[in-house]
Amino acid sequence: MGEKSLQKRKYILETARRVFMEKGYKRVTMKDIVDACEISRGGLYLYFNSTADIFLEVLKLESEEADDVFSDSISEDATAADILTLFLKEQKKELLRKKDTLTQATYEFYFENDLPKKDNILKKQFDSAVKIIQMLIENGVENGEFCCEDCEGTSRNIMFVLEGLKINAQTIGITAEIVDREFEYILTALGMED
Amino acid sequence: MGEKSLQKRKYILETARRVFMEKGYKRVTMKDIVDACEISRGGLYLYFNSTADIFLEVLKLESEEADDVFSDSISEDATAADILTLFLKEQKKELLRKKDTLTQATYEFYFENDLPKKDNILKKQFDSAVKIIQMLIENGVENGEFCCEDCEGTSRNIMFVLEGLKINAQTIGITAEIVDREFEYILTALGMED
Amino acid sequence: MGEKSLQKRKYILETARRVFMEKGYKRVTMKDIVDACEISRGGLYLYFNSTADIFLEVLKLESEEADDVFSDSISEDATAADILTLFLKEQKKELLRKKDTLTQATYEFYFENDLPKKDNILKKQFDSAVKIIQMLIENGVENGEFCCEDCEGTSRNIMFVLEGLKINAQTIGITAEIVDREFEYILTALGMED
Amino acid sequence: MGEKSLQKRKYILETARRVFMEKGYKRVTMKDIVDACEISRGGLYLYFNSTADIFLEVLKLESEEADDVFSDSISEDATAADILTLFLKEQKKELLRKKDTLTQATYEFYFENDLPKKDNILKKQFDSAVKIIQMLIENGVENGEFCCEDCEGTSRNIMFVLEGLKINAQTIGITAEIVDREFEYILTALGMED
DNA sequence: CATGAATGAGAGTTCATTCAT
DNA sequence: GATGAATGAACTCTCATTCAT
Repeated sequence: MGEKSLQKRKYILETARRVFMEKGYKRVTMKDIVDACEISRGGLYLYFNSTADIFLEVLKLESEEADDVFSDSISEDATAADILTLFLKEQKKELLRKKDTLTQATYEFYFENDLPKKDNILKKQFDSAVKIIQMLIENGVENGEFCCEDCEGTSRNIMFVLEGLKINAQTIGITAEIVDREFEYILTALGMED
Repeated sequence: MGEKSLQKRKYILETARRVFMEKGYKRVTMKDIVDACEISRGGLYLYFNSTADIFLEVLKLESEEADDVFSDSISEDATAADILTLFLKEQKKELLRKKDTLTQATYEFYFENDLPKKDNILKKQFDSAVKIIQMLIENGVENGEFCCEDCEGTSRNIMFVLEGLKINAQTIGITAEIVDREFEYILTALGMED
Repeated sequence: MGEKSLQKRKYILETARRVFMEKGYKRVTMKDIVDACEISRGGLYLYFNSTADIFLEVLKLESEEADDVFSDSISEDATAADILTLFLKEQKKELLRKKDTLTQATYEFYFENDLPKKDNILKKQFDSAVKIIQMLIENGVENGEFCCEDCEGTSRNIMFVLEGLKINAQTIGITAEIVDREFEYILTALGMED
Repeated sequence: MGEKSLQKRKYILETARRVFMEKGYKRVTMKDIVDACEISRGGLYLYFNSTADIFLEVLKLESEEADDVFSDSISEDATAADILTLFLKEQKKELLRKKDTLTQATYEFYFENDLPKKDNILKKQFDSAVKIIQMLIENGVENGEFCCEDCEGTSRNIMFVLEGLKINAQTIGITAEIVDREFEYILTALGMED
């Protein structure tokens, strides 16, 4: 595949990404993507064979970018509390966006495709996030910023709460107040008061 | 609608419920339900107009039963700790079942049907569960069973963790160990050690 | 399937039969049959799932009718020579029709569907025809109508020649003269002169 | 067309020939040939406009080679019986190969393309084969090897039997025994016993 | 009330063919 | 000459929905 093809491939993935954000995963058809990309029916099949195929690639791109974002925020010389606060702020933004998020599409995708146990991007992201938060907390404890007896447990707890907020955001809906309240509870447990 | 019709209606809902448990929400077609019920295509339309229609009714039945179950466990004269433990045990069972649950179908349904804000069964269930747990914890605190500074916050935290576990169970998969670990973390925070 | 459905099924098969005679097997699409039957796309699928499905049924009907024809000509009290002559006359008619025959479609069908060894209608027809001709010849020999040393061999030879004529009729084309010449050769070998 | 082009053209035809042997005629697409030749889509169109175009050329090459083979076997100084036996042996090999033969593809091609009456390669091959066999038999009769009253009729009969065997090989399937039996019948009629 | 045959819109997919490079 | 990306027509198949009986 030449240079040009690679660009088109990327263009399709980016366009498809927007479609998935709008409509979720299951409701998206090859035709939807064809229309959004303004290419021909057959043209799309030169690059991808199914919506599953496309979505998986979108997810890969997404997770690469996610990694970048993470490392960005960490590279700065900030206190653990700063970083955690920043992280939660980002999460809040994401949570309140609801649409314009791949969250719903991702869930639908994993519902449908009975877990590719190995190579499960979602799981990797979850586990890696737990570890990063754990490190962060441990760091904060050493610096006397946080007080916490079970850092690993706490970081897992935080991640599950985030997951809970995420799914509720997509189903019953959440407000900024709800998010704030949960985050405050977490920070309070860490001995932070704002 | 006559007595007979009501029975048929109920029969359809019960059968459809099983279909939704097996296949989720989106993959289920009117034909699937017709086949499972062994009735005629047209017959089904006499009672329901769409799978959305049917699923909503299934959900209503479900929530009624859920209330019953709750009141059952509470009616017994047990300590708060007992009841909470029992409740978590039930939740664990449900979490590990994965299939044979309406969880996935419910999520899919709410993804699709842009939140009927009012009359949102899922929200009611969540809020009511938070309240019950809160009462339970407050009770336990009074009895000296638990120690907890922010009972409402804690009960919300518990429910969000449960939601997080639920969605993870359906997407990346969870094990009994993972559930146990989270529940222990929660109980430890309440001052319970096992 | 009700009485009416059975009639429609038969109607489809008869119509499809004409389509296969016109276009062969491979060139026929479900749409062709839908159009010829003047029914809806989905309607056809209520009865048959593929052109292969339909063609197989057409073939079954055909072979049943073929059996009938055979028994008809035999039931009359005619000499072996009469019957053989009649049989060859029928074959000639069939051979010269070219179109308006399922021959080509049948060949194409068997090319495509790597022989259902068991239940192979074509094979059964061939073998049964060999036997009938053999009986006929043996009968003729007893009556002094024919002279033949290897009745089985001769009847097989006749059938293979017929097959050869059939395929040539569909590929390079044959004329009445060619058929006559072959049939005369066969009859001469049997000691018949006309 | 330059020297180089001619070579490429030949390369394509040889490669396509293998494809047709594997898949028959109708199932072969331009893409199949492009892939097998490992050339570009557009490249193929510089030489041929359709699979029909290509197959016709393959057939021409084939028939030229066929002539060569024939003359080879005749050039040797062997008795008529030897040559006939050799010829039948070759035919048997060909018949039992089934796949790895252009037979099926050729039939399919002639089914589809309503006989180019003039310039019909298949017909020429058939007629020429009849003549050669006739010469052979006449030769054998003169030498006292064969006894035969109607040499032309017999040779035609042989060719039609061969055609019959060929089409049966491709449809209902044949075995070595069946071929042997037919050939013995033919040879016995010629007064040869083995 | 109940049936199930029938409809037609629409999704997925493949391929011959073209054309800018 | 040669490439291969792009097009769009055509085919298969599925379903929600209707309607005569």
